[in-house]
Amino acid sequence: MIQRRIEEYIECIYALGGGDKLVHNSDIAECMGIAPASVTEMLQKLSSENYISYERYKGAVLTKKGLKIAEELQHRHKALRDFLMALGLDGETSDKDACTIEHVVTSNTIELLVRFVEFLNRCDEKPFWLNLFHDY
Amino acid sequence: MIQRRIEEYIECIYALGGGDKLVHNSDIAECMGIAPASVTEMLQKLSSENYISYERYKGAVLTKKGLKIAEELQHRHKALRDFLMALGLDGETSDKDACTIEHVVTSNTIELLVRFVEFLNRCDEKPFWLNLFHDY
DNA sequence: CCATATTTTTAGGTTTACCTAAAAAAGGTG
DNA sequence: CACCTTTTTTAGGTAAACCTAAAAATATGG
Repeated sequence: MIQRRIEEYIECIYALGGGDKLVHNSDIAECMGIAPASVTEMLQKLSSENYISYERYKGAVLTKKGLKIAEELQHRHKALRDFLMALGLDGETSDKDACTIEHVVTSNTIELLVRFVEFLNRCDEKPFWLNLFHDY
Repeated sequence: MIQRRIEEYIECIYALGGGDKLVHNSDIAECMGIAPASVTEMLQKLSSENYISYERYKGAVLTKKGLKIAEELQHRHKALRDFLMALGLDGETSDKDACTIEHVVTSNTIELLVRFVEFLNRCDEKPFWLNLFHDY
């Protein structure tokens, strides 16, 4: 089972462009709000588990394995965010909650929410019952 | 900020009846799948932070403070579970995901989902569009 | 009510993920 | 290119939450 913290590093590296170029330790450290020394240590771990390819003093790029996870997480994030926003939650909270939920929820639920949002988008112009709910 | 692990202990104690009677360490240990020695240690912590009242060699009962948290968690759990089930997820997965999400989501989102389920229940007998979705 | 069985606690140890401070490498400029 | 600055790494340390094994307290049955 893949750990939450590892997922968060992968996500952060991806967000900084690590899908196709070197990301510096200092940027990861700043992005995650931790000390650079801690990043070095974790990157060594991520590297040993083949999520990134890591060159000392240079930085990190996601491997195919890491990239796949990053994309899955992004998929989850977007699904959750779109869903919460469709229900009427503000963007900021939707984003924040998507960030935490994405690491703990089963794929079943994610796909259900994806289907739900998709379904909403296929409905007639403005799904009237959703308006009913928003006004409720 | 209250830690996730503490919430899980509170939840477990509550589930074992710790709202109004002593719960034994061994039961908590079994329920959480960890060693009794670890439970002792954590109960001392929970006690020092006033979530439980704890008597050595006897067991733990939730304090008012602990009970309030337990009830809030149960509210969250039920909200999430009802919501996922309303969307058509099976009971087991709904329960499992509710268990993880309840610790990480904002109150905003919880209340939104509560309102959504409430809204569904107020709709005409069978919210047709939900059936549409289920068949989608 | 005492001996045995069970439960709980203590002591000491591990892992994970963080920290600071200092050393080493890399990069930038006169 | 040599000096100075910045970045990265290493070394050593901490806190949280777990573990096992052994000691201490409690509970139970003859």
